[in-house]
Amino acid sequence: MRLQAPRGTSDQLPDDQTYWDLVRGKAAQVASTFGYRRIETPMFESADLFERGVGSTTDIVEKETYTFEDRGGDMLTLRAEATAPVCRAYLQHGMHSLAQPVRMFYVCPVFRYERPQSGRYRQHTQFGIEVIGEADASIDCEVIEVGWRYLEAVGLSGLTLVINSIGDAECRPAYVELLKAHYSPHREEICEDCARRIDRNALRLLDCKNAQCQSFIEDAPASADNLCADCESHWEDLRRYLEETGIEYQIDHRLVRGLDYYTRTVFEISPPEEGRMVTIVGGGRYDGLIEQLGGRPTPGIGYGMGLERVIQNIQRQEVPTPADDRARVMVVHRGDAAKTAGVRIASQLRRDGIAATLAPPRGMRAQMRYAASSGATHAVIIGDDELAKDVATLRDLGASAQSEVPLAELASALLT
RNA sequence: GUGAGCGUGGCCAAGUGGCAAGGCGCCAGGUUGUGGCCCUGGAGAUCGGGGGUUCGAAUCCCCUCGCUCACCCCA
Repeated sequence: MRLQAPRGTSDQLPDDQTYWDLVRGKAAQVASTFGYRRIETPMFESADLFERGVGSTTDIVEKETYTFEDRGGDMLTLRAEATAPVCRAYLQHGMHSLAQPVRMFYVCPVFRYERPQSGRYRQHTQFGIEVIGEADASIDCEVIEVGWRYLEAVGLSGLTLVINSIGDAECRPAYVELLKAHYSPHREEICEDCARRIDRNALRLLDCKNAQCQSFIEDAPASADNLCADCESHWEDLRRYLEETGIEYQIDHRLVRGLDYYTRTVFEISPPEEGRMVTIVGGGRYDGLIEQLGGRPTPGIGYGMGLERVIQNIQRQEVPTPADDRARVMVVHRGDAAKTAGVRIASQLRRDGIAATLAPPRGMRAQMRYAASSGATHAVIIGDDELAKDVATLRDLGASAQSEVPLAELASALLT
C-alpha cells in the first residue's frame, strides 16, 4: 500500500456517516436545547495561545502540538484543544459586552501528536461547550448535564459521572503544600514519575497508576476536604444542584486533570467498560484562564468530548441508529430511448424532492442488482412498453411488488 | 518516548523452503424486460518495502515502513 492517510488519522467513509450524522446532529440539538450557540474557530492558532492557555509544562504543549512556522515566519499550532481558542475569540470579539454568561458549543477537529491506540488519534473530533462569564455552581451543574443528556440522547447507557473540586488560587497552594508534605517523606518508596511530580506538578500525584503509589494516594489529603470557604460552598452547591437533575455521580478525590487552567469543579464521564475505562467527556471550571490570556478576571467552565469515542461506544453497545425510510429511487432503463427518458424522469423526481439515481448503462439484471445493493427502496423501470403508454413500472424492492404508474403520478406515488 | 503482537488481490484468509488455496465483494453470463437464493465464467497479488542466505523464499536472517494493543498522556 503506497499512499495512506497519515498515522493516527482516518477517513470517515460513506458507511461511517450514519454515526457521524447521529453524533453531530444530536450535539447541535441538545446544545441548543440548553441555549448554547455554535462557534467555530480556526483550525490553527498562534502557538503562543496554547502555551499561555493550556500551560507550557503540560504534556499537550510540551510534546504533542503540531507547531510550524508559516511562510511569513509566524509560529502556528494546529488546534490542540478548543477551550483556549474559544476564550481567545471571546476576548477578541468583546463578548464580555454581551449578556453574561455566554454559552457556546462547537464540533471541531483537534490535533495532538500522540502514539495512536484504541480511542486515541492524532486528529480527533471534539464536541465541546463553554460557558463564560458566570461562576455560579448552577452553571457547573448545567454543563455536566449537557454532556450527560447528550450521551443519553445518542443512546449510550451505563455511564459513570465522576466529580471533584480542586480549589482555586485561594486554597489550592496550601493544599498542594499539604500534598507535598504527605509525599516528601516517601520519595524513595514511590515511582520515579511521582518523585518528579512532587516538585513539578503535585496534583498529578493523585492519578498515578503504579501499584507502589496506590497506598500513598489512598492516604493522601483530599483537595475537596481542604477548600477555602468560597470553594467549599461552591462545591456544596454543585452537589445540591446535581441532586436536582437526578444524575448520579461519584466523588473521586483522585480526579485531577491534565490542563493547568482548571479550578474548582473537574469532572469526567466514562463508559461501562470492564478493565480500562477510556474517558468520553472531560471538563472543568477555568476561572483564571481568561485573565491568563489578557482579559479581565472572568469565570468560565466547559467540557470536551471525543466523538470518535462516542461512536466507538455506540458500536460497542450496539445502539440502533435511526433508519432513513425516505424513498430512494433507481431509474432502470432498457434501450436508448428509455435511457433518455430515464434522464428526464430522474431529473424530475429530484425536483419533486425524491432521491433518484439513473442506473448504469448495463443489462437490466445488472441494473436491478445495482439498485438492490445501493440501498434503493424502489426501482422505476422504463422500456419501450412504458414509453408507449407514458407510464413507468414502479417496483417496491422491499415488498417485491410492482405496478404501472402514469409518469405524472410517479412522485406522488413515491411520497405516500 | 517505552513495550508487545501483526502485515498475503478492495475485504477476510490458507499456505511455515518447491507452480500464491478458498470465501466475500466486483464484472459478465445461466436464450423474451427484473434485485436478494443458487449455478457458471472472468478480472484483480510488487505476498508492506529493501537487503541477505539458498539451486529455489510469502515462508529463514537483518534492516526499514506501516497497522494494532498496552504504558505514558488525554477526548
